[in-house]
Amino acid sequence: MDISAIIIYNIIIIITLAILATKQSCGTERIMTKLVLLDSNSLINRAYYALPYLSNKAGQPTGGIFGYVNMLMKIIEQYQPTHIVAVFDQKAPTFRKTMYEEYKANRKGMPEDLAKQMEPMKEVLAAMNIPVVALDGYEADDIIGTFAKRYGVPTYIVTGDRDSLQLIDDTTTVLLTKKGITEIATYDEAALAQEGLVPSQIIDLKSLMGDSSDNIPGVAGVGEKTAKDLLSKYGTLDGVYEHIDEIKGKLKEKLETGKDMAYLSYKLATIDVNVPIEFDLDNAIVEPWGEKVKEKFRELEFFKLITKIDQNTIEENKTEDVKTVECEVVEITDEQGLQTALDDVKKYKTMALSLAEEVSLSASEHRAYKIVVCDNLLGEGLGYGQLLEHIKPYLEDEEIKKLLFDAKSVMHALAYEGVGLKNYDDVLLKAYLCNAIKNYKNLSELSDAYLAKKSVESEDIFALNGLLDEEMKQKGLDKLYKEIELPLVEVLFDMEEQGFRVDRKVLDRLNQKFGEEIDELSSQIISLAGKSFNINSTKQLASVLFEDLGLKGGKKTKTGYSTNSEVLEGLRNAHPIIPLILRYRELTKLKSTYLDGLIPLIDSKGYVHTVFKQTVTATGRLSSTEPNLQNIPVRRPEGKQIRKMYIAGEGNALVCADYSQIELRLMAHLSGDKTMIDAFNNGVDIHATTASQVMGVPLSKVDPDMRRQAKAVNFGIIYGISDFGLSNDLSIPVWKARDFINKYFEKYPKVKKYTEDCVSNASRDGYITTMYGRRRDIPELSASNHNIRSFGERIAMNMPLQGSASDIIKIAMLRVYEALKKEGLRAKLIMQVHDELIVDTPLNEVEKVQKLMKECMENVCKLSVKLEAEVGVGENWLEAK
DNA sequence: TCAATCACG
DNA sequence: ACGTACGTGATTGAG
Repeated sequence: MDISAIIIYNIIIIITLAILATKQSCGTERIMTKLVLLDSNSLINRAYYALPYLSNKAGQPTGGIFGYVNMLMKIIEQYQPTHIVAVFDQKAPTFRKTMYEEYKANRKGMPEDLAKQMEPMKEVLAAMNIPVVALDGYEADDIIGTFAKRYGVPTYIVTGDRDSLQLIDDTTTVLLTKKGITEIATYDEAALAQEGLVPSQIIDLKSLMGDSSDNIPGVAGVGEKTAKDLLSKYGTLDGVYEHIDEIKGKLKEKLETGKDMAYLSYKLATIDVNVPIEFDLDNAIVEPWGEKVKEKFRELEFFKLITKIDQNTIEENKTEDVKTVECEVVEITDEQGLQTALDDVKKYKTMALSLAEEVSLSASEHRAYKIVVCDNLLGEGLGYGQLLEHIKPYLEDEEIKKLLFDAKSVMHALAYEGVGLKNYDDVLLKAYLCNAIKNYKNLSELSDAYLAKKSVESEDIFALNGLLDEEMKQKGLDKLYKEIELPLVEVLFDMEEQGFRVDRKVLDRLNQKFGEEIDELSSQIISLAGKSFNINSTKQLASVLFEDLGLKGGKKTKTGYSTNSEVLEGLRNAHPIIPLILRYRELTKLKSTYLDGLIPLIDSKGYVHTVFKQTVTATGRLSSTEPNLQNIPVRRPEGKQIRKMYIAGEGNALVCADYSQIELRLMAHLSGDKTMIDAFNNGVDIHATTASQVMGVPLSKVDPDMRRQAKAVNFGIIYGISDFGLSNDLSIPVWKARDFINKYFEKYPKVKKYTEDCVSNASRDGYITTMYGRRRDIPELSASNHNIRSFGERIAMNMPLQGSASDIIKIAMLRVYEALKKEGLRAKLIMQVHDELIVDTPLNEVEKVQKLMKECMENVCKLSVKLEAEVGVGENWLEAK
């Protein structure tokens, strides 16, 4: 083959490919019409009966509309129609309706609560730009049939009525709602054939068996089975009567008597596909739902559906943004390049910055500067220090807004180089407030979720920031962000940087002491067991206890026998090895986690610097890591020793203040229960009071065990009470726990009401909020699994308490931080443990700080019960508490 | 990486 | 009939 031949050959291939490509693109770009016809009366009717009674605050019943809209959203999601028409029956009498009245009187009028929903339903559809079609003298069925046959486009009829199955053909599919409205069965010719029928036979079938819901009489005494049998033999109604002589006995009689009825039914069941109605299909083109729809939903209080629309919008935006925003990426390797970037920043007064794997900076979403950072002097690019030196004035400039992901960690990175940070926004924090149950670990995860792209260029932060601002506004979170969470970043940063001083001597002494005892215990355990094994391995331990030693262990299982302390405690007296194991467990836990684990985290000055996570918990609490200083032991004597290691700074004391019963107080306030409010305002022992109330004895007769039980009930209330949970905790029968709960709710009726309201509101909305508007979605509430749903209910009861308490202590932290600063004190806030704050305080400031903390904490907000904070001072954490 | 355990509020 | 208390993080062993 010579060269020209090769060229020609290649040209041919290219041309062929080009033609194929053109065809391909034509094929995919031509929009396939997909028409959805909604049998609206049928659907809203089904929805009305399928759902419990729903109404909005104004008393407008909404159940039917809710079900209809829900189903519509499902259809849109699943079938992505290009056109939708909502068809309604018209009130005016029709030929078929007149006949109804003649032959069947059992048609109940539409219930008033349903009738009241028809107009609003049409308004909702109008807001969705879905045309509402109805015609005097015709039923929805007829119009639907006419449209289905007229346009010849792929058509989906959505209905709860089997009547419409007769309309099925090669372009028409029927989506039949089942079991209320939650499920949809798809019927096409094949699906119908499975039932042994062709579409036209639906009419024959109905004329024989009738349909009480549609008031079609049929032949008396002929049901579905007989009717199907007949049709399988004779094909049609006419066929049946043509061969009437072949039929014997009672059935023949019935058919003969019912012949008129059968033919009348045939007319009734036949859908008119030639309705004289003008309709331009272009009017039915699907349009995205806008603010109008949301407004309607707000009116009807379909908050869950608003969230759903927003999520869909966000998803749509994903692809749009990827396509529409064009971004130029400029690589920066020297100071001159950096200067052009900073000129941009100066111009836009904004700077998005990402310090992840790559350093990326942008001033608008149209241009990102990727900065090549070199870690040695020889490499090409800017040095890290050199870079920050140049950016520093902009980072510290109050006038320039910095857009960041995880501002606190950026702040640490900058502080390390002596650079400050002013005027920043944090997209991670915003994303957390919008969706507290998600955990975005880095910028690419977040941009993947919102923008459907994984690149981590800083310009993405602009788009994210915009979307999140909008979402926060819609979810009412802007104030929480601006006034609590964002300002808290600096406070937490400062606490982390400050650190908590550790007494190394105490640590080493304890480590030695625990180590010696552990050694002794382990050798005793091994000798009692009669063989060497790893006591830390639950698997091996279980086998030693329950097989070798033959202890009656079957108590608990999951992936084997449980050996947790609850089980072991129950076996304490069963074998001398058990108490040793319990002691071993206790000491190894303390040693490995709180002593050995701590050592590598202590800095050169003897301080540990925890990292507070502001965006991980679902309730709004902080969490603490590396080390976790929020779970330092305190309950048992050995643990208390560990607490002694945490000490005040040189020449300082620790001032510690904790809220007393904040969650129960919030329950009293939020529920408005008089008895509980009074109890708190009279300053009584709340657990003892509860014991006296629930057990019906005078306060003076409450013994410690009764108090203990009442305390457990109070905790149960906070956690979202369940009889099983309480019975487990108190080791009492479920019925007794049930009885406690009932008594409790009798004495605190508003608490009962409140918990119920939490659950019903959350079920309605799909989320629940705290006093300050913090929000937690509870998808568990719509689970079909009972356990999961119950879990959702407990979350709904717990979140307003735990979450509001978190809001309150966060505000207290801001106030304490500000007050210390304003008073010019050297004392520093260093710790928060959910309801407790610790300030490392120079001795001469102790008194002031005590007062200041109590003031700040108790006056966060005015509730119907007093917020009380108990303050203590000491040179170590144990003493101060 | 997951399950079990246990430390805290 | 179902089978769990709410919220975290660190360590360990096992797959």
